[in-house]
Amino acid sequence: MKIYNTLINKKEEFVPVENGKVKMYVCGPTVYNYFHIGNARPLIFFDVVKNFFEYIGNEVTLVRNVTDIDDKLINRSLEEKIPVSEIAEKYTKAFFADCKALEINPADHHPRATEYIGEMIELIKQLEEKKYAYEVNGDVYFSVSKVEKYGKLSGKKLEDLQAGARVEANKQKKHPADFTLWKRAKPNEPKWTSPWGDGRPGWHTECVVMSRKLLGGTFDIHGGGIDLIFPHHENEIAQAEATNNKKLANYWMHNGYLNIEGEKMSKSLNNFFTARDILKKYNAEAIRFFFLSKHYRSPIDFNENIIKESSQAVKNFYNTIKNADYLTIRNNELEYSEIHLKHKNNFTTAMNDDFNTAKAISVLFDITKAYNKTKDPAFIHLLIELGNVLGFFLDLDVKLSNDLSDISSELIELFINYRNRLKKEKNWEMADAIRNDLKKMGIVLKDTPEGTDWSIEK
RNA sequence: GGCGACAUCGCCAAGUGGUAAGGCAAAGGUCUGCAAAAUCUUUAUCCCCGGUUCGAAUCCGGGUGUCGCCUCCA
Repeated sequence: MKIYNTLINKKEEFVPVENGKVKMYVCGPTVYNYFHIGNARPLIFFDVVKNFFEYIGNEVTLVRNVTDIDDKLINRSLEEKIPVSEIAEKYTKAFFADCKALEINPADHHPRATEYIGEMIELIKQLEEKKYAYEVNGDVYFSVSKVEKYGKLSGKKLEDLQAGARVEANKQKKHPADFTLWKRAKPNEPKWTSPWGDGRPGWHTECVVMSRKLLGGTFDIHGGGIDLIFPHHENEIAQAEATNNKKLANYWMHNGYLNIEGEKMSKSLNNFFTARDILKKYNAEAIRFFFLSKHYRSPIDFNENIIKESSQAVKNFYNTIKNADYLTIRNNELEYSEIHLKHKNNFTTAMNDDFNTAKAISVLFDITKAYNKTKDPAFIHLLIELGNVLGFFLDLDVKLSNDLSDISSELIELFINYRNRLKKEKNWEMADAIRNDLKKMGIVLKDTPEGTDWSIEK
């Protein structure tokens, strides 16, 4: 298995710290708003990473933190005029609800920053003792100049950072790139007591503390969006290595950005979409297909057209699964023969190469085609098995059953019976009218040699 | 100013030295009252110029274009 490691900017063979176990930490949401469609990318991608590691026989521990104290929450609290703790509660709930709607598996741990304040203070104290941190008027900063290789993840040099056009005008700092470890509380802001006075921890400290606590000194994979490389992950490394002289993580994986019709998503451009907005129009699998059809490190462009195409592609998988009558063949004992194993191997080979999900999906299409040609149900089993690894075709019991009350089902059957009589009388006009009207309600009829099938489509 | 990524059919996209996967869309055939589904068939020499090589979309150099990071951000 090869993984592209941001630390060395190339692919390398993945070797876990402990054989058969994979420990990963992915930076989760700051709960100050509903998360947007761009945030969905790392959620979906690392969901697949975890699935695949498990599929090939590893025990995986995934940590996805929740940042529930931060300037952004404080600002939001002022806007919505409710306490910070309620903002956090509201959007944490929304986060989990939206993840569920997107069919993203929960992580193994969802630590919240506010539950680890004590440990963060301990870490900052350690940094202070080792002279990596200094306090000015109740604020504590990390001194980046003390770190020999500061910038090794992002490939930045301190000189270059200083030469940058936009330098923070904070005269308290010894170096412009020094970052906040502890921030003094202003009146009415949430606060915790510390050796430096009342305040709150800086964002970069929480991930170090929580990953260390839940995953140990050096864990396998640290993931997140490409924009977190600098300064967030760089600063995590600086703190972690300053305190225990161990690598924080061996592999750093970063997903590319999502753009909206070629432009960065932002509220000012009025092209800001929350995941829940998109979910109103398109289903979770269409969104998942959209993301996974492109390599995770590349930037991806979101627009109405492309999500429709994804939606259609997923629908075509379901056509095959429905035609195969999956729910009745699912428990059949079937063995894979050479041809099935060849497809399976193509799939794992693609995934083993730095999670080439686009290629893996193409294997799913190959299998679909093979089924349609041969009607061999083992292909359907394989399709579902591999699809599940990518997070497709989950909860088929629900998705494949026509979820209506019995009476409604009977009514539809009634319409179908009348329509069949009209068809016998060759009254095509009326027969088509019934089909069209039902379609408008989302009920789709399909005439087959065995009779008329119907299904609910969104 | 510094650092980096990307440019493949109408759209999306895989491919990292051996002669262009796949999806969506489109067109035509089979099937069908029609439609849907399925199935068969058709559609590119890889931004430009130069170089390395027996051989390059793939490596090197130079252009052009798009985007990102350097500030909170997935």
